[in-house]
Amino acid sequence: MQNPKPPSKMFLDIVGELRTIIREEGIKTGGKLPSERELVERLQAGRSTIREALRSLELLGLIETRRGEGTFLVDFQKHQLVEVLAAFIMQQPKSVIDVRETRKIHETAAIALVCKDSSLRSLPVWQSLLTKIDADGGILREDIIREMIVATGNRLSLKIWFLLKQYSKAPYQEMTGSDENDIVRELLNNVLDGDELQTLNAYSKWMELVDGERGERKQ
Amino acid sequence: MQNPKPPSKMFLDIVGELRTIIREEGIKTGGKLPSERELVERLQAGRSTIREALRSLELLGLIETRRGEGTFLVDFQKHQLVEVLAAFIMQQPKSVIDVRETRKIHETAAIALVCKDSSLRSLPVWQSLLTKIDADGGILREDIIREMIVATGNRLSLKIWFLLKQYSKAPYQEMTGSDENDIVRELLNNVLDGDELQTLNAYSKWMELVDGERGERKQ
DNA sequence: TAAAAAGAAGTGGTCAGACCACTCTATGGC
DNA sequence: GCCATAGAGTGGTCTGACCACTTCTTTTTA
Repeated sequence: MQNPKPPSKMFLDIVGELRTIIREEGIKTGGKLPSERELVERLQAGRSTIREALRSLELLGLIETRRGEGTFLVDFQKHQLVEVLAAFIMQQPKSVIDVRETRKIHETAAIALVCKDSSLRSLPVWQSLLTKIDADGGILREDIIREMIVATGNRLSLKIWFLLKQYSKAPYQEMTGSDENDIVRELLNNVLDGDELQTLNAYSKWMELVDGERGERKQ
Repeated sequence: MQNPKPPSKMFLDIVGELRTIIREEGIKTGGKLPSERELVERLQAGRSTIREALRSLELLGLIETRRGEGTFLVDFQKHQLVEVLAAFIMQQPKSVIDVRETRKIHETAAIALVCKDSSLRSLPVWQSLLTKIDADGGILREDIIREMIVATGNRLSLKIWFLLKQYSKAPYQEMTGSDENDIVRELLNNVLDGDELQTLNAYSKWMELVDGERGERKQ
């Protein structure tokens, strides 16, 4: 007598049925889903219920809706899932530190991978960055790191890093100073040499400098 | 006169406003959100719109609704949402690799940090895990890694890892086999010794074994 | 008096219908 | 042929209604 009638969330069922429809009709990325009104008939549910399911999938970034046109299956890369999560997580006080640390996790992993892979570290972009520093007297901090992660080809990591960067206090949008340029040059040269240890070393020094400027003295 | 109202997506605004409410009213984990009808008045929107936003957050696992009671803020840990999500995402081929690689980034970083920090690697939990393997003849794969990330204290990384884990094909919910146990023991012993290099080595071997079982031969 | 039953209020779950705003297409006039 | 317009189709939003469930209060009953 517990609950033979568990009030199963109908909108969750709809989500499942939508998946079935997508599979059975072979709807590809960018393809069009049935209209809301058609789904109402096919799934025998009210339009609001259908919409609740669709809106959920939209927030997850799995579908995209365009007024006047329809609802479309979207590329997985764009999912703003992490965005929403980040926004909520950001409300916890302690998490500012976590964000910075997690950001560094992705940065470190990218740097290490680039150093390890000879085809990656021989990319012309590193030399270009060095030239740019000399020419402009500095460089945007995020440009360096971004190129590293882009080079790894891991778009999910890039996406996560991009989000974390926005929540970081570190002034990533600023130009590097003159002291900083020395470290950055060292870092890039180490990449060209394929010296993983020294590169990560330079990265650590760099981050200490950047974080230190802000007077952040946590742990 | 360009676009006084270009972007629709009011339900996304609602999501944002809900976040504000949660922050300003200091609603904690497990706490109750305003009722749907109250939100209708406060946010000046229709109930269906409010519900679309709430349903989205529910699918994300950020809130929980109980009929007759209300809507509650949920703990980050307990989201069962992702099964649906995974089913969708798994239909996209290339991203599977990114998900796995990104998951490993977080795992590697956690392992390295634990090895580096003497107060972390001397935690009693590692010995407990070893004992458990001998007693039960194996251990859940995810238990090992989770303990590692938990130990680092980075809850954001933990959260991301948790999500990625569920996207992964790797059978993390399974018990380790007997061959595997040797590697895991080696890994944990290396942690106790504080040998970062050897620990990461053991981790690599472990992952090769796990991925290999599944016949995944990508890149 | 205390326990049980009935009721009231509040909440989420669902549905139907009505508009609106937008996009696309076909129709018609020039 | 070209372009403007009307229509159909689609998502976006609101309103009101009803149901199912939980909780608390009130009333009835033993």
